Amino acid sequence: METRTLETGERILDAAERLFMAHGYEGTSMRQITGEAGVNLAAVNYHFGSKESLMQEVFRRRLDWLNEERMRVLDEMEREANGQPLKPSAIVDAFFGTLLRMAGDEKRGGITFLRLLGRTLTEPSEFIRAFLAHEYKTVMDRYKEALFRALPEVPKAEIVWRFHFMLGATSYAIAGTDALRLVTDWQIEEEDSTDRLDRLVPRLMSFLMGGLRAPLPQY
Amino acid sequence: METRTLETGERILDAAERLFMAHGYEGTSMRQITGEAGVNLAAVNYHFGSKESLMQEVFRRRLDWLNEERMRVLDEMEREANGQPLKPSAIVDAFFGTLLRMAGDEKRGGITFLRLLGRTLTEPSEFIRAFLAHEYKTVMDRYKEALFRALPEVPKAEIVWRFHFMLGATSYAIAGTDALRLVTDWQIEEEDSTDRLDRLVPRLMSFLMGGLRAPLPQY
DNA sequence: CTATGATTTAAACGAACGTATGAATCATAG
DNA sequence: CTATGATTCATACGTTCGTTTAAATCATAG
Repeated sequence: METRTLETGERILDAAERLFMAHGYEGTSMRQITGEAGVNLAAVNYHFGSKESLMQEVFRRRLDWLNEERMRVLDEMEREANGQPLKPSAIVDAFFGTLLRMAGDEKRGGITFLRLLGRTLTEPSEFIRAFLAHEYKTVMDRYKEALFRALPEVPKAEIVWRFHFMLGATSYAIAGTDALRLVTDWQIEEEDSTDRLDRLVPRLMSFLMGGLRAPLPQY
Repeated sequence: METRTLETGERILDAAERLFMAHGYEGTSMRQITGEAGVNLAAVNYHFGSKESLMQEVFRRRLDWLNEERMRVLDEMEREANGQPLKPSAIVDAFFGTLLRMAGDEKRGGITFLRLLGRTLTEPSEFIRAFLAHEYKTVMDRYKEALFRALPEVPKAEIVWRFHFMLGATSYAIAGTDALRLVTDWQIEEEDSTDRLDRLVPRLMSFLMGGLRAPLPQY
């Protein structure tokens, strides 16, 4: 008898996370998932009810922690600021930096979940978008408010747009670590993959802050 | 007998473009496509051979023009510059601005194709990525070289990363015009949809240039 | 007109899909 | 030990998938 260190449910979630990341939701079958997890085909429906519920649980397992952490960091920063507006760079780091630093934390899903998240934000499935919207709403509103206060001279609509652009740049930074290598055909010879991740955070952060602080467009 | 203004092949391409945009490649069936196009189920395999070939043709129809236009604009700018390096903003506008201005050109696919492209760049399907890589390689190399020359003081690796970030921001700007509205839950009350598109180009361009010119990160 | 090749059509193919079922097996409490 | 509920198992259900086939229809040249 083999030593089964992980519960069936966890094994399924891990396999589903990796396969959804690699092939998308529609492109991944229940038989692939249960095959990779080493469990019976019926196990998904027994433990999660359906494929849709499984997908939601894959996200909830990671997003609950991430968004609580984002809230916790923002709470602490605002407490220390004593009512003063926060620095924009601190807000951006709390939101995007917290996300990116998940990539180094293997027990929180690591790079696999981040890639899944990055590509899911542009995916079409209605129920996934609705689920993410609900899951994200509270934390998103808090961060938008913080940015409004931190940048009082910038029109709110402009801030929302730039927040959106930042999401896109970050999503690509994660999801495209290998996806867009084909398209861009770059070689970054001098760095191994762990090095690349460590340097990605400051690199991306510089870019995001540059974009956020850019002169307003004149129409 | 009805007046059929469009050929069968064109009708299929139009339907496939819209449906792939709305539901993704795996999420769209041949029966949906032929149903919306008002043609027989077998027509796709007769005219295009397979679903994969159809997808490639959907992209080729638009990308051929786009990338030729990008080349043409860059050629003309370099001719006028007489060997001098180009302005980074001119290069960025030639690459991303040309793309965005497709959105207003309905006979080039308009906003539908741009959304499809934006979401496909983060999609997983192996054959699509390989196809896009081949389709994009030449124009990508030309623009990278132009940026290297325009920004001689910036390390090439940094330029490539920032080009990548710019792609992500642009992709989200397009694909997420309604996709991420759920997540961000914004209201931009003062603008209708045509207005929004007109203002998107300068808005995004400001953001991209701010990110591209941002101070280099110190490690 | 007739002949010929291109196109469209209805129907079917085998394969893969998500899900459901009932029996077998397991863990645990009494 | 036995009893009970949780879990795993092999198997099958009904649908839908992309693709193929052969006959029907169309367009056009001689």
